[in-house]
This record gives sequence, C-alpha cells and structure tokens, in this order.
Amino acid sequence: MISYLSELNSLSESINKAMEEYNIAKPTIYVGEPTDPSYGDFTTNAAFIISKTFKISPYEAAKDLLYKIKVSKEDISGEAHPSGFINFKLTDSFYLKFLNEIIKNKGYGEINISEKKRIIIEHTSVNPNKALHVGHARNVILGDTLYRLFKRLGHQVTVLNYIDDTGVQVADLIVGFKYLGYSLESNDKYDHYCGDVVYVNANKAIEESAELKNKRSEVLRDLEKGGEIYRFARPIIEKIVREQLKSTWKLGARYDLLNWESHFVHGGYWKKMFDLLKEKGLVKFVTEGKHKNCWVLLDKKVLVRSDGTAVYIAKDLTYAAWKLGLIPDDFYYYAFATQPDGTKLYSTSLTGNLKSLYTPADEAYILIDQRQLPLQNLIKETLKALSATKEYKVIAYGLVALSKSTAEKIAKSKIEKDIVHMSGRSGIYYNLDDLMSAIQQVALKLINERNPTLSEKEEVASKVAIAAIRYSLMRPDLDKQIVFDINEALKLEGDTGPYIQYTYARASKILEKANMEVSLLDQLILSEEEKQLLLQMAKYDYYIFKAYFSTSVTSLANYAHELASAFNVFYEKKRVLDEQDETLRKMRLALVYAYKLIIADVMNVLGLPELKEL
RNA sequence: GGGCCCGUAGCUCAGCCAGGAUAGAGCGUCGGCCUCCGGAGCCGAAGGUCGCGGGUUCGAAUCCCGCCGGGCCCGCCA
Repeated sequence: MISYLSELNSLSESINKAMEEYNIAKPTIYVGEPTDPSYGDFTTNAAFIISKTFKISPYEAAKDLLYKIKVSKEDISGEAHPSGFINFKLTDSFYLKFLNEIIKNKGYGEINISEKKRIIIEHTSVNPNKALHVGHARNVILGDTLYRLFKRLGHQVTVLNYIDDTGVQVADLIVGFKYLGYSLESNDKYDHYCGDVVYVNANKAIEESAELKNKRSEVLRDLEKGGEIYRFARPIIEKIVREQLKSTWKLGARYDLLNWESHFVHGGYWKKMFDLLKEKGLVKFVTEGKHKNCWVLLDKKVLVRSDGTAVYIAKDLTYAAWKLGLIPDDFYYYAFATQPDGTKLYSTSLTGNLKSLYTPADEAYILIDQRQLPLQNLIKETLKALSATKEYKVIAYGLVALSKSTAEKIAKSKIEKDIVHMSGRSGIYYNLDDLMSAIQQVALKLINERNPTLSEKEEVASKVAIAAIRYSLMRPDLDKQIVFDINEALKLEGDTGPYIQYTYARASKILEKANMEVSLLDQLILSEEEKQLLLQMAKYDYYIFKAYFSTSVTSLANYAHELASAFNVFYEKKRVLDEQDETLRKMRLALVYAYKLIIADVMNVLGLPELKEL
C-alpha cells in the first residue's frame, strides 16, 4: 500500500544513503513530520550535521545534500530552506496513486507487521462483587482498543478476563448474604445491587464486629478449599459476572476466556509454580531475621508465610506464568456465553471434556492501574528469569478519580479535597452503566431536537454514548490521572467521539444521495482542503504503527480527530453533489468515498460505532 | 526514610520517548457563517515566564541535576 509511511520510509532510506557520501561517522538524523505543516509533509535536519562537520552554512549543506538525495521526483518534491532544513512535499501524482489504491482495495487493506505473534491480553479483571465504575471502564477500553489494534496488524490475539472469586471482596459479599440476611434476589441490576447495597453495608458491619471478622475468615478459607460456602457463592458470583459482562459488551468489548482464581487454587497450580520457582532457585527459604521461616522471591518479597500459606502475589505470578505456558494448562473448557459479536466466550473448568483450547502466548499484556506497577514489575522480572523468549508486558495507566463536584453529588455532602478517589467499599464511585444511560439521555434529547424523524433513536443514542465514553477515556496519555466530572462527560461537541461519528454520517449521506459507483480517477485537481484531507488519510498506517510500537492509543485517537477535522473543513468549503464540473464532482465523490472507508477503519480499531445517521 | 507518575492558555489536554524553524487542539469568552450535500459543524479574535532554578548543546517544553506543588506505591493484607 502506498501511503505517507511508505514514502517516509523510502525517503528516509534515500537520505541516509546520500549521507554516506559525506563519510560522517554514525550520523543520527531526523526524517519525519515538520513542526509546522506549512513547511511541508516531511522534513530532515540532516544538513545541520553536514554543516557542523564541514564548517559550511546549513543552507549550503542543505542544497548540496538535496542534490545527492535520490528520491522519486514523481511522488515527492524537495526544497532546501534557508534555515538549513530540507522540506519535502507529496505531489499530486502521489495522491492520485494513493486515492486509486484505496478505491481499488475498498480501503487500506491489510496493514501487516512482519513478525506475527501469539498475543494474550488480560483486561477488565474486576472483583466479582460489584458493578463496574468509570475507573474500571478505563481498563476495559484501553484493553479492548489494544486488542483491536493487535488484530488489525494481523496478530493472533486472545483476550482474558480474570475473575478473583476467592478474595476478601467476595468474602465480604458472601458474609452479607449468609449472616446479615440480605436477600439473594433484587429487582435492580444484580451487580449494582450487590455492590451498592450488600457489599458496602456488609463491609461496614464487618469492620465493626470481631465476630463477623471471624465469619469472613471462615468464608475465605472455604472459598480457598472449595467447600460448602464456595458452592453457595458460586452461582451468586456467576450472576454478577454476567451482569458485569453486559456492561463491558455495551462498550463494545469482547473476551475469549474467563479465568477463575478458584480454578487455579483448586487445580493445584500454585504448587506447580512453587516447585518451578524452587527448581530455578528464584525463591529462598529464610532461616533467620524478620523473614524467618518464609520463602522469599528474588530476595525482595515474601511469597510464602512462615505458616506455609502463600501471599496474594503468588496467585498473580502463577496466572502470569500460565499465560506464557511456563506451567502446563490442565484446564477443561466450556462455552460460558455467546457475545454480541457472535463469538463464544469460554470459561475454564476443572471437569469436562473440552481441552487445550488455549495456546500459550509469546507475549502476555496486562492492563493495570499505576498502583499495581511495583508488584507487576516483580512478576515481570521473575518471568524473565524463567524464560528468555517469552515476554510479559505491563501496561499501567493513571487512576480515574472524581472531581470535587461529582464526588459531592454522590456523597451528598460537602467535600474538602479537589479530587476524590473512588472506593467500592465506601460507596464513592460513578458506575459505568449510569454514565452510559446519562449520556444516552443527552444524546436522545439532541436527536429529538435536531432529527426527530430518525428511526431507532435509542439505539443511535446508545452508540453515541459508547463513542463519547471510549474516546474520552482512551484519549488522555496513559501516565495521566483522569479527573472524571459528570458535567464534562455529558458534553458531546468538539474533541469527542461523537464529532468523529458525525463526519462518518456526513460522508454516508453524500454517498447515499449520489447513488453511483465510484470509479478510478485519471487526474486530480486539488484545492488546499482536499490535499489536506488526502494527506491525513494517507497517514493512517503511520499512526497504526506508532500506536503499536508505543502500546498507546493516545496518538491514534488524536489522529482520528485530525482526520475527521480535515473532512469537516473540506465539507464546509467544497460542494460535492451540486458541483457543476463533472471531473471535480467525480473526484470529490471519490474523496468522500475513500474518507468513509478510512474513518470506518480507524473507528473500528478505536471501537467507536459507525452511524450512518444521527 | 525509599521509589513511581504528573505539572504546557481561565479549564481539559496533545506535543516530550528519537532536542531544531512563529509551542498546538478542545471547552469557555468575544465576533462572524444555515436561499447551501445535516450547524453534534466551519471561520476569526483574545488568551501561554511550557511549575521554579541550574547544567549539557550552535539550539531545550523535549535530555541531565536540584528544588517546589499535586497524585500514588513501599505488609508474613488482598
């Protein structure tokens, strides 16, 4: 596929080759986007290095170097700038080839990475005792978008969701049901009921009562060994998980496999892991000091207590090793659910007849919030010591906190701090489902005002909400903390997901009204707006790769907005259907057609639903 | 005490990893644009000591060091 990236690569090669003629040792030059688009489409600072070495002016060096650069004059034109930069512009000939390829392929076609990998990505993994809040949503969205990106590049990807069904949070909930008399049924969505009512109140009661604390320990022990209380808890937990899944499916996410912590515990996987660690000498038994009688991992962290029980990280470590096939997979599998995209979601089991559905991965990605980074890095370090070829990749993101005003709304009281961290235990959080319906209502109101005859308004409004939420949570840099404010979240204009959806609808409308086949072109007569639009379209694979190599979708989301913006400018300035000149009309129609294909491709990777009308 | 992350326009954020040419968006403010493929849009204006100080460099928002502010982590909890 001819594109901005393919031209950049060949230009870069040409420049490096030309540089060899100067015999400068290891020159590090920049070839890429200029700071300001008005300078051109590519720029290089190579002349500065020549200038420095040979003590000539940067401008002279630039002119000399430009003369030596062998580049397809048909597709790229170069110019030495008095400042010393050499700037390059893509020509109409390039744009014509590019546009015709898009038309011919009906899109970008495959964007392939040379080395195909088996990738596992684990995301969501929310404790199964409550509904997802907006903090969890960041995890789901980043994870699902990376999954889509990996798929787009042709990797073989498996998405995992880990269910911690033997932890304290679940134990609290079960204490609520078993000893505090909470009803097992509710008219509310079950995950909301369990989290908002049973868990919050049970946790509070347990904290205030030694007797209940004992009960909780009893529950925890039983969950670990898979006894009577575990069998009581299991259907409750499954019911919650199914509700949680509904929320994530609504966002457009999907999974391949659910891993239950209890299956790892009851299946004896920890013992296999522990043996492996001992065999490789990564754990040591300590005979004196404060860690006397404990097993310590990499001289850093207690892994097995002096009473012989394993600490929490042991489970995570076991799971991580299992993903990469460092300990064997003895699970059975069964189809747990059929997802909205038609695929089956499988679950592990300790009994059954389906085996080996799962393939150990070359690379295992995990999405976590920054607080878990030290522990996950320790796991990464341990796995590295166990395998030289397999890679454990930790993607950490900043926390989602609540703005003061949003927190005050939830707590129904005055709050001193500027931001408030969400907490399931204390009931301070904003549920994802509530956010979805709040945005949906705003969108519905807009539709009723502006397009009252639209069919399936609810459905459309829901898709607008998905785009709004996904975009707002994937757009900020991973390192950035997000302060969630409900009033901000309800805005659907400007740099938002719906802005991008809107341009898709505009393009769709034009093509629908044109009602004709788009054919290959033999010439282009481009205005500045049209050239800008084409340039942005040509940059798609460049940003796909950028996102992949940085494992960050920030720049891709940003690109989607810039591409959409270029279309809106074009749309504003140039008429398509009522253009009198037939050549221009055909060309613009082809542009709209190509735009629709590419923006749809980007939207699909980002998980923003396409809307023909809104 | 040790460590991680953030600090760019009134607000929310790109740009920093691979240092270069007048630091970009969105929201908000002010002013324009629907006889026109849909105004969830477009155009323009105002608005910035890139937290502060030092260093490296011909050149620093970007790299290094030190401060200051904000968030977080550091258990034989999970």
